[in-house]
Amino acid sequence: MSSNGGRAWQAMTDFLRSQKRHMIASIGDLDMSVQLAHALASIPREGMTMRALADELACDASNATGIVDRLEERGFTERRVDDADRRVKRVFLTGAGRRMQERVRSRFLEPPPAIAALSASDQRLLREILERALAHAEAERVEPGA
Amino acid sequence: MSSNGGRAWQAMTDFLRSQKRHMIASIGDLDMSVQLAHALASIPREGMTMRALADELACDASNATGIVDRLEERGFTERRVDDADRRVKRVFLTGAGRRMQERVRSRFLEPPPAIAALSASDQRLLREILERALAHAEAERVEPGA
DNA sequence: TATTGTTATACTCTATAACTATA
DNA sequence: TATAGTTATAGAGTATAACAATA
Repeated sequence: MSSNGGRAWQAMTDFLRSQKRHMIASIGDLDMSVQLAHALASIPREGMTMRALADELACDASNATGIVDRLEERGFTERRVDDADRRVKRVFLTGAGRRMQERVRSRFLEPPPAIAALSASDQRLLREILERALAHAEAERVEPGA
Repeated sequence: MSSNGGRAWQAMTDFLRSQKRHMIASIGDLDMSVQLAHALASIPREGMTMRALADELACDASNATGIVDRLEERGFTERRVDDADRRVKRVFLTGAGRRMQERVRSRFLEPPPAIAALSASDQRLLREILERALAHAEAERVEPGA
């Protein structure tokens, strides 16, 4: 028999795949792909370097270049060279970018019907357990060799 | 303040994104993309129509054509025209396809470290709650207008 | 007419390799 | 030499529209 952890993991990936339509529909009127919306949602108000964005999105640096190019085309971000290290470029949100980020983040908080249909205690437990799992994932990233 | 459901949903998508590297690594030696592996894992032993596969993957029929083309190139599937309705093609696993499907399915059951690090009761609860959510998602698909 | 599946086309997403500029 | 970022290139993944075959 499979472990609870393994089956929980499979159920999570299965569930996310079943919600593909919900995810696309939730931002459907914003003229953005899900990936672009996630990237936009990841950029902090203080800006971040291209390198940090690529790490955050777990993608190649050349991919991050293309993503930020598309955000820039839409007027949501701008790049500025770092004064201290002129190799580095930081990505900042424009005014339109900040407004779109707020809309995207609120859309990402809209739970699909299959989550809303869970009992109140299931919803609370699910949130608590997933936040613990997220904390473990975060800890791994900080100290990958521990 | 946001609802538990909304935060649970956001934690789930955040967690899945944090596990992108794990998902790619888990099937890294099988010479398949994650999407192709999921498609292969979805095909039952009795075969399924192209239309049913497109529905299962929540993608356009033309996309399903390309996916099955790539599975066929690798020798994992074959198409056969349905005798009863000659418009329909069913996709079947070959011997190699069945063997690869077993390998892929077992890889998908390997939980990432951040799940394995949860307590035994958290892992069990997570599995139980996600399976209930999956049941709700399944019910929606059967009766979308209820 | 409606449905199944494919083809033609185009755009996004993604990575590898080669390159520029800077450190 | 090493790092940050871009460009060139190529392939996978995706959808829309037009099409052929069949119902």
